[in-house]
Amino acid sequence: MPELPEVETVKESLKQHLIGQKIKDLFTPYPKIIKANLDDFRNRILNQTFRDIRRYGKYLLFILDDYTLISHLRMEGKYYLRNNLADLTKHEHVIFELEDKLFLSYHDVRKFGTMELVDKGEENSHLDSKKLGPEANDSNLNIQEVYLKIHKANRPIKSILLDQSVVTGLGNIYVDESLFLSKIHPEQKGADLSYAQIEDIIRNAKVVLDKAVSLGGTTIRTYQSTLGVDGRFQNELKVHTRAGYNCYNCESKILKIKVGGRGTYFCPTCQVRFNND
DNA sequence: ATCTATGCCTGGTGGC
DNA sequence: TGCCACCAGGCATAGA
Repeated sequence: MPELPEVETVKESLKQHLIGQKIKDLFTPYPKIIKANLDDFRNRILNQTFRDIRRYGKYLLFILDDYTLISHLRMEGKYYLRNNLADLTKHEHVIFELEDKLFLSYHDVRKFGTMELVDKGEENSHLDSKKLGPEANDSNLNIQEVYLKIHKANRPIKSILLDQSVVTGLGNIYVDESLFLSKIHPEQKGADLSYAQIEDIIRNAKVVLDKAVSLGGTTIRTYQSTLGVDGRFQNELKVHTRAGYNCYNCESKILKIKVGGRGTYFCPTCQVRFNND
């Protein structure tokens, strides 16, 4: 599932091809991806040119002349560039016709992804309305603020880190990896954690995210970045997807449990739950 | 105010 | 082989 490193990878590869391209037409075989009135969306986006592509957390921001297209890939959304409409496959739901027989196509088997169009300059306030926290790999992240949010919460640290209003950019893969590096049990309550432990978790989250970005993200299950390029971080995973295999730090076998409804991998020896009563 | 449950979706998998 | 129940899960929303 695309998390911060995967979305960053998509952004960078799309930038190579889209900047300066004008949207000549729009096809929507499955319009529910677009979270607004379709006619209005279409009327506004036609003849707009891609000027820049940015990212905040897991959101992609396509900066056009007068609008910003905000795209979330959710579970398995991906963008393809095609040279022929005849090449389209079953799950391509929104297709932008560009110039020179080039098409930008949004592919999403589960149809969970979303697109919204806002006036240019409104993207920040639009994202503000989603109450997103700071990016988990932001070197200027205010640790004190994050500490206060985590320390007052009486839910598992795994659930807190998946909550994008605390920090944004982490998903199921990188939360598991960050907690392993921090030697914290995923079910440990936020309120149990000290300032130093939370600082350590945030530091490790940045280490994991930065390395994943540098390797083009993680390819497991169905994720591939644009143009069918695989990421390489899956070779670096310490716990995620490794249920039943030996921990790299000790002899224990990695376990898989459910935390807050999410499949969660951890080492029962390295990540011991502590009692803080 | 916090936290949990549900719905959105389809392909893959395992049981029979 | 075919059928079917179940699972994967980010986020918005409803409910406790």
